[in-house]
Amino acid sequence: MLGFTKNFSIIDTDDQQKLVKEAMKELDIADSQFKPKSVQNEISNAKNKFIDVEEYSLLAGKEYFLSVVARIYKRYQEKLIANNAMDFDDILVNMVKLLENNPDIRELYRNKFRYIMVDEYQDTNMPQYRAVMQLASGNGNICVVGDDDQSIYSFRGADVRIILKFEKDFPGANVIKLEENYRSTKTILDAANCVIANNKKRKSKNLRTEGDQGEKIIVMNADTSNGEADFVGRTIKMMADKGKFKYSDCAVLYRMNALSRNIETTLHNLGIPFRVYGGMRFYDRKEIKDILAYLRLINDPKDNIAFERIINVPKRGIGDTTIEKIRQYALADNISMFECAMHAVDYPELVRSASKICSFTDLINSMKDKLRENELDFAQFVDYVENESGIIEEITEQREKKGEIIDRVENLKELLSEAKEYDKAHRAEPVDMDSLEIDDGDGMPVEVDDDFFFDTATADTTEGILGLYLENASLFTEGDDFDDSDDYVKLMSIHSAKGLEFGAVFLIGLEEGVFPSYRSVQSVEDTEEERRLMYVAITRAKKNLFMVLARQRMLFGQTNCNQPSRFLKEINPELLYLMGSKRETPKDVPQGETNREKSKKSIASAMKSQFTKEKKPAASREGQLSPDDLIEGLRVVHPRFGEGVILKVEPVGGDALITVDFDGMRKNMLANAAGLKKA
DNA sequence: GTGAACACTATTTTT
DNA sequence: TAGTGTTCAC
Repeated sequence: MLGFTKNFSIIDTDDQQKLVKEAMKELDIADSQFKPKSVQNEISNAKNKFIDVEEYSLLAGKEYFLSVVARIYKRYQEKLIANNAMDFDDILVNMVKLLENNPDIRELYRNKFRYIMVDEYQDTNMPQYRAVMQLASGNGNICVVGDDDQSIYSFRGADVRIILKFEKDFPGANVIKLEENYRSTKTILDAANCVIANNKKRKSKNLRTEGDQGEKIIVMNADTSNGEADFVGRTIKMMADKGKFKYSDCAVLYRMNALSRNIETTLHNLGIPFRVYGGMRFYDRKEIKDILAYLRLINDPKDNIAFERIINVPKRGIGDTTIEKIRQYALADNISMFECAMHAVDYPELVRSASKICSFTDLINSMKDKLRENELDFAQFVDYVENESGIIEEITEQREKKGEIIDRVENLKELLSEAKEYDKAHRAEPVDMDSLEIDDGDGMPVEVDDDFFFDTATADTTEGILGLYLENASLFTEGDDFDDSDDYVKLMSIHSAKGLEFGAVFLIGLEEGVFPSYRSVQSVEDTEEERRLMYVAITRAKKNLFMVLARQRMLFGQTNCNQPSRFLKEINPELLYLMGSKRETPKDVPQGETNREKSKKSIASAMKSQFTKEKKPAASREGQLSPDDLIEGLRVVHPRFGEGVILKVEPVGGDALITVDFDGMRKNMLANAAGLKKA
């Protein structure tokens, strides 16, 4: 119906790009002129708008770029079919096609899912929307939850208008506004409201809470990105030591994954346990993808993508030219590359490397035999593949030779333990008759079992389990398994933090160009999306929020001095407690566009004037006063400012914010970092 | 076919 | 900066 067999594979963004590149090469299109990435983007956008190859080339007409993309799109799609593979967009689009074009299938699922609930509906894209419409328009038993202020996925096709027109799609829908918030303190909500109020395009709404006012939001203006990390690390440690928060209550959130590195190093040095979510995913790692490719090829010899990935991994002396020839022959004879490789001796141009090639196909075939013997459980089989393939050996050698820091063997072991669990969860008793029959009305009984819907499918052989595993492998993410039994700080992008909440949240990198990202400030729409992202970020915090920025930041190999994020200036200063170094006016600031933000001027200058000139705390901690010792009126000595009197003490996160008068000069500081001694 | 040395360049967010 | 692509000697 769609041109795929049941065991189609799902390719990830990496493989997708490889296919695009291949297609371009075959069509003799230089990738210097057309960047594979933008082509890939263009194709993805087209798919999300349900524009297929034919329609696309019609629409492209004579327009140069589009017509070239049209050719690549066509070839790319052919390659997908040849590989029996779908990309991420196809999974959704094809599902919709299936539902829209086949009344029997639609009925089947409508019967299956009588009541539909969609969460985060504001981040629905077109294919998802159409799928929902197909399933729900029968009986109208649908409930969606969403917040247009939290729409942050427009870059992948999410369309806020979908949630806004829900009432039109389902007339008579009952709309319930949920404006009372049970998560955050009043201060945090107020700050979030301040920010989001600056967006023009939104349904008006104001979060409120019956809860406490809570503590002020601490804004830390650090000198450098290292200072930023230092502040975050020390504050977390201090809060944990005081018992105010467990490590697992703390999260560090950032706009770009690249920002996590500094924090990781610092947390590591301070001995604070942490875990990074997102970024380079477990399943994106080379060694993991290699092993998965072995498994895929064993499972399905037609998987050319897997074949090409591993035919020379580890090195077998089979180079690009040989692979290219195999590809050509396979294409010409309409067989898979693996099949072609098996008969390498029959192809004149492959004879020379035939022995190498065949030792590879023999290896795969012997692995397949091993699998069929069914003597190993899934984990044992993966272990066998890891060793037999020679990948473990190669990695170990490389590690010794290059002195690599990351332990990639460790990752492979991790894969084993995952395989073990997968086996446990999906191994069936030999007989499994737990399926039900549904008559779809056309007299064709369709067999469906619950397992099919809920990933509880089971198999009684290791081969079967492998098949099940691979069906989902490209969709796995490690981020799902929040393990609250272990106590560690969580690091993740704001996008991944959506829907989660933490006692204490550190937002880092709050500078123009970082957040909002420099790519977004050109257009109003994008800037508003960044603002929604900030809104999401702020509202992740339950009790304490720390907003951190660095005057100087090393990013992408360059040191930049950026202005504080415009979003900071949008927050009522009364909600903030400012600390850190005063911003000097650097000569090398790229663009000062935000300086003259009209109405925000007073707030901005209020904020600036409160930045103190405090430097990093002195190393000596001897005789230092702890926050508990500090009381108003106490005379203290500061390492840099000398003698002063404490005017105000405000407990915050196990530490205390204090205001000290040094001979008429007032300074705000965090007690623990200030290094105060008794006068 | 391999690996080292060098040059180049693109830097958001994710299923 | 780091990851990728190119060139060259073996």
